[in-house]
Amino acid sequence: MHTHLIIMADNHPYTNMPGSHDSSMSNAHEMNFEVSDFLEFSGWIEEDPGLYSTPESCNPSYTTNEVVVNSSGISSNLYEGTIDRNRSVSKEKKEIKDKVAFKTKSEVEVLDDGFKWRKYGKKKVKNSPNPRNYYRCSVERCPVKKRVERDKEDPCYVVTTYEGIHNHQGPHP
DNA sequence: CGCGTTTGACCCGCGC
DNA sequence: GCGCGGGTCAAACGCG
Repeated sequence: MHTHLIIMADNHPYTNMPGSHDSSMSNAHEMNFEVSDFLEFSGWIEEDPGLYSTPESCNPSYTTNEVVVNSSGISSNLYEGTIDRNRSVSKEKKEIKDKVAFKTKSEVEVLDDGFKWRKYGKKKVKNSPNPRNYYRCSVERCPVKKRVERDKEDPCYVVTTYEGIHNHQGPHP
């Protein structure tokens, strides 16, 4: 079960975006993705949240009608380091990238996005009554993580944030 | 038994 | 240094 999404994310400055000019921008604005499609999507488009309230009725269990990702909510750099046995993180961090969040109107928090996830943590978020859940892709050595939390001031929305790129296709090794 | 979840402890960075 | 917030670990537990 998938739902259509209109995804806009920024993480890279405008200048780095694929086709940072009007034509491709507007095209991008009209693109629809399946969740799993998006996970493989490597381009980034700056967005104006106001533009994407596109009620899109999908299957009854959930519908996605808005995507919210912006520079204020998400930091633009993601780093990965190696962790040794003592839990200390090596100094040489290298930049990976791809971090995207989107908001989904949904009763269920974990949408089936085509990958298998294993939960590894849960935290209370300050100023929010709702906890945040942390998931990792089940595939061995796949670095992808996601976190899911219910929107603090609109509990019918769920905010999902993905980070990293799958080093494999689909849920199976 | 194998794999996923739960949950408190732990780590780390940051601001004071 | 200390406390806080966010992120992760891992032992215990649950379930097919």
